[in-house]
Amino acid sequence: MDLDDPAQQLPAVPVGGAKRGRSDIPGGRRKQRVSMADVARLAGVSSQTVSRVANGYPGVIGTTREQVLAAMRELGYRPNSAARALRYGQFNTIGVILFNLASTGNSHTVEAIATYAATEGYAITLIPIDVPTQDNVLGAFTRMGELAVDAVIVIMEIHLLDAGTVALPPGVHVVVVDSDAGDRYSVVDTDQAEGARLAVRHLLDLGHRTVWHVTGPETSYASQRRAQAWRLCLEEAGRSVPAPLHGDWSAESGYVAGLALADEPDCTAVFASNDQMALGLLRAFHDRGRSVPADISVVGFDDIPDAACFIPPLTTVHQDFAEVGRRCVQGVLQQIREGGAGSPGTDLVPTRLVVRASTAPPSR
Amino acid sequence: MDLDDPAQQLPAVPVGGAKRGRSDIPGGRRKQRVSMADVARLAGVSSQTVSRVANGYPGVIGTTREQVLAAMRELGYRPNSAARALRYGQFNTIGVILFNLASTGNSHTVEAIATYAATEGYAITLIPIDVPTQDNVLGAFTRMGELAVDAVIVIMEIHLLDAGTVALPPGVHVVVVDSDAGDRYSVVDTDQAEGARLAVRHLLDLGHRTVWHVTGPETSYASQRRAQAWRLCLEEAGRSVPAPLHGDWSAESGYVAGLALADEPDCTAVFASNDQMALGLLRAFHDRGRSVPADISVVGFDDIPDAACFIPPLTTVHQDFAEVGRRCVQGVLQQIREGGAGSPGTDLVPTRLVVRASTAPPSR
DNA sequence: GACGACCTTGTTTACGTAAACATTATCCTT
DNA sequence: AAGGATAATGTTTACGTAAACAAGGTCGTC
Repeated sequence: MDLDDPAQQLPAVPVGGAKRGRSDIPGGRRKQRVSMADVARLAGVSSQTVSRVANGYPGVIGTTREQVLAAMRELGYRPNSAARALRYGQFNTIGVILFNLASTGNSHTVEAIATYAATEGYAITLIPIDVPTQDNVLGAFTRMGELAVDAVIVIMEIHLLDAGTVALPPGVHVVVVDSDAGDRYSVVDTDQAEGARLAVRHLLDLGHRTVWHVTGPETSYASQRRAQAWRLCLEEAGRSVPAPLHGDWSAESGYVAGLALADEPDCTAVFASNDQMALGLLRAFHDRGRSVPADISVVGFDDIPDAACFIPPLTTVHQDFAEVGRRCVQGVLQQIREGGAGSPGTDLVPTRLVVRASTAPPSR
Repeated sequence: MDLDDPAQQLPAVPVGGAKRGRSDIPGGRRKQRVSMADVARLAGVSSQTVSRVANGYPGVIGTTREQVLAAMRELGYRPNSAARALRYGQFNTIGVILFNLASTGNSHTVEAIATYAATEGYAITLIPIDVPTQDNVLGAFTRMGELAVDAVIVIMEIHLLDAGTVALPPGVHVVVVDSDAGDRYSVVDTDQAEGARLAVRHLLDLGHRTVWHVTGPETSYASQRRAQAWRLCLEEAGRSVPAPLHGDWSAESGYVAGLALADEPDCTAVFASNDQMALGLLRAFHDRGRSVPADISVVGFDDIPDAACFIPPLTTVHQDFAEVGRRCVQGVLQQIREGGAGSPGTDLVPTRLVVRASTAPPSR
């Protein structure tokens, strides 16, 4: 209790000056964080005892514990996680690097990650990359390295990573989503190929001679995988493979593709690489007077909630974003707990086909 | 900070064997962290000199600086933000509490917040609340208090907060989005009332006798404001006010509302409280053979990217989510820098009407 | 040539927490 | 009742960083 060391005298005027312009605002001296030492002083115990109470250790007698708790309440004590992190060397925080939060899939995945991480006692730190240049990606990793995170989940078109010049800092636990870097990192992803196969097979089974395809942006690994599976599936069935049309995920690009497809007399079935582009297709076909599904069948990918209210309601491939998020968190937590890097490999989350009203047998 | 940050050059580290290497210390914890002391030892200087180099302070002679930088590179030094935070008393992190990340508006807002915060050197820590009970909200604030965040942005239906039992911990810088707590907190929000007025006036100006309305969930403040403004606008124009229909933001609920409205012979114009529900309306009217906009005009709210590809393309109220996010960050940063609590008040971000093809003069 | 101004680098210290170790109080056993 | 085991609490220290202060060195000026 003889805390008459110089530290005790600081509360009066905390080194007025320096750069940070805080300090004596009449309204609040609250910027002074309450530390364990403050609680200890009020409770008449050592700060170590406060620590024990705070962490629920046994070996603190009831009366003492009560005093400490009372002092905590009175002062409004909150543990300082910076000090805690410094002490323990970990932060209970997972960093998430991603390119585009506003996209349907990513926001769902992030939400699932955040929710599941929360149940495990981890918080999420978000670092967005506005433009996916190598510099920006590198900068994000640098920031993550400096930031207090125990692990990193990367959600993005990962070609940049694969280029080799951009590597994750060694010693950082990492799980990657939407990537083919499975040979080097632990990867979690929707089973894009299976999903695309489901879509194509569904259309072929309905009797369509072949299936046209509208891709996502070339830089997208997911788009590539879907396109690849589409092609393979057609080839396996011995069907002709029409030249794919290229979109950029937006409904607008789907509309443009749709206008082109509407002029193809042979085209009776289209598989769009996501639901937004499928929406564009529907509008284009509507504008050109081609009826869906009577004249042309359309299948999307993602199963966004709106898809059920498209005109007509869209047949699409359902992605389980929540499961992807969960497995990401599980993956990094396992790495953290085991202390090693994640074993490379790809963990595929299954998809399922949701049949609605945009598909039907061809009319001839 | 410095663009010539040595840390950026380190990725050349051989990753090859890293993954097998686990922790080479048997049973020991991974503690690989390179500290300033390590760098100092290698460079043959004091750790303070390393600190000066790392922070770009002047007063370090060229040769010494070079030695230090070389040592940093060799060891792969990264500053430890926990220690930094402990030292400075701040983390350069903004906490974001939100209820539903996957909703269109929120994900855009969060992305804008994260992006803008990044340019200011702040990272974002996300705490989602899966079910908005008072307990969960309180828990989130507690977690935030323990996490070392410098400020908090709250994005949610904020009625719970207003209930009084849930209050933000005093002394935390906070900005609230989508709330009417402007008398107590600093609030940033889209100008819901103006947006709704734009929508209603547009329809009245086209010649519609009155405008029907599909609301969002009752718990949503934004929905309430839009409904309120809709009602007021009609009353001011001396028009009759039809009973509003209640949705829950989902396209499905809009569809249900649309089926009901399709049977109202007087109904020639509908204002939906968001674009998703407007989509549901479009489908319902299509299913019932009521042509949009010939028979019924529809206006939405949000201007999601897909709205331009609805059938027909949707007239809607554009929200500037990026601006909302920017002002949130500006608000908390100002509080952090000035050290005070934010001045209560509401900062409204303007909207604008985007006229597309879902509105037209009434046919009779 | 001596003194001081200035420039560069080193040393001490504090930030808040908690493990490791040290000390005192308490109770049980023989 | 002495001895020792055990329980309760206190003291020291380290975590990584950087401000404050101290010390050594260089140079210019008179």
